[in-house]
Amino acid sequence: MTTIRLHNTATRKKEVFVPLDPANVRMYVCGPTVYDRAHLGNARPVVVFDVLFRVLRHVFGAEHVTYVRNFTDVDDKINATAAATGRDIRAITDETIGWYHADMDALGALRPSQEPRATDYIAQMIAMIADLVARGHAYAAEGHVLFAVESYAAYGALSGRSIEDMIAGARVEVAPYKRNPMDFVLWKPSDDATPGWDSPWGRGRPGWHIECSAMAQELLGASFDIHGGGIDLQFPHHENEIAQSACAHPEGSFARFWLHNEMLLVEGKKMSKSLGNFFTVRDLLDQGVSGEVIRLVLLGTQYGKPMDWTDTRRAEAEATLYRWRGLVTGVAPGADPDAAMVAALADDLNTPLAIARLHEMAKALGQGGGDAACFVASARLLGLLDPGLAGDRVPADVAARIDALIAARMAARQARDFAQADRIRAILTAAGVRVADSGAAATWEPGPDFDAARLDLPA
RNA sequence: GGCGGGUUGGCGGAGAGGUUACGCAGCGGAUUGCAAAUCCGUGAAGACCGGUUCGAUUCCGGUACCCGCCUCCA
Repeated sequence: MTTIRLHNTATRKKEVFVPLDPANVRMYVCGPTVYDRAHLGNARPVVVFDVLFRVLRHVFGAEHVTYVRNFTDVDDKINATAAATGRDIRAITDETIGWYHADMDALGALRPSQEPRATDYIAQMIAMIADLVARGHAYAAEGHVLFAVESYAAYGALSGRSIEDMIAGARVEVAPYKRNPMDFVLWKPSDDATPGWDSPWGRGRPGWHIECSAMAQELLGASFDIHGGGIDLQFPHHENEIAQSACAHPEGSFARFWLHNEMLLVEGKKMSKSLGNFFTVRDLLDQGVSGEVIRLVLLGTQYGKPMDWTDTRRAEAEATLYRWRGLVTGVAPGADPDAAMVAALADDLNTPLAIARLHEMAKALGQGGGDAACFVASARLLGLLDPGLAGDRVPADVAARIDALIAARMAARQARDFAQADRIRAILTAAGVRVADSGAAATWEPGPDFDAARLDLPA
């Protein structure tokens, strides 16, 4: 069996991954707060952990892996959006979840095994909070319930900082009812205009971190294998999750492996909501950048390193996929992916090395050798060269018109009327259609700047 | 200030204490009505200063610079 090694943030080391139960490998990844379109930075963990999901399925069997990714549909940002627009909260979150699915599907990400919504687990959150209070790890104060960080000796272990260090940073919310400035909210009161649920502490709503602890416990148990997310969640989100879960379920180990992807940069700066330097996955798709291209670019950097999105890389990925698809038209995937590529992925998801291996295989194919079926199977393990990702960006009637122009041009070429052939090419090129001659045949595909409207220019 | 990550050829980006990464771009060639694609060949690196070693880009220490977290964030 393939040996998987993963860099565990909790130990800061690369460790051999041995699941608690090989018949049920369990992974939890923090999903989106659903109040807006996913930006490209949000897409990185989705694609990264999708690859891990695929690798785990490959190694342990598809039916032996459970992947949970939550939707946070209770949050003050959502409340703010609702208040600002007058729209119903459920309508906002339902719509946003629909967008999220559509956009992540376009990136070729498999749907997780389960996608729980926080609002369906309020009862479990309240139960966990009550349990933490009973165990002396949390206390109620002025309608709030707070987690007492000093009650958990290992607090700060994940992010490598002590409570004293954190307080020295001193940018925590000052609240008189906190016993320690680092204590964080498990439950907070809601006024009449704010969504709330009845609880032993009055009508209120959960704090940010408790949902993941409650849902992971409910769906994966007190001990599971992998917890993933962006490195910016390491503190405080994951630190707090650990504190809650470890104290509520001391019998369990919570997540054994913590995996964190580094940030996505734009012009060298982190893409983030607060900086406002973000664009959405939908923006790119609407510009004609296929989800598969986005995916290949995202996988071009190992997940543990920051990656810069650039237009150059987008163009390179486009050219690469064009060539690869041309090599394997009509080829069905073989039974097994390339061993060297699997080894690269098993070594802490070294996707750049895996892609390099694909390049080598493609080169062999271009030279007339190689194993096309194995190449396709290998690419599929990365979620690439999937028929569903090819993208039909050209409506059938437009495609028919292009086909007619291609045929007319072919006729002109065969009549050696090259002036006419070039005129037709110019029309197609102007509309962003790439035309490629190969002997007696010609193929075409929409380029990134494809615009059907310009096909109507006079010949 | 505390904690963490990084610095590889023109660009992107890996592995390995000693032997070609890989891709893009460039250059030379093949092919081509034109163009694209494709194929062949090819130059180019390891921030800086020390140390360990027969030998370091790879290990250790220091310096500089960059980035992230400590506040909603993937």
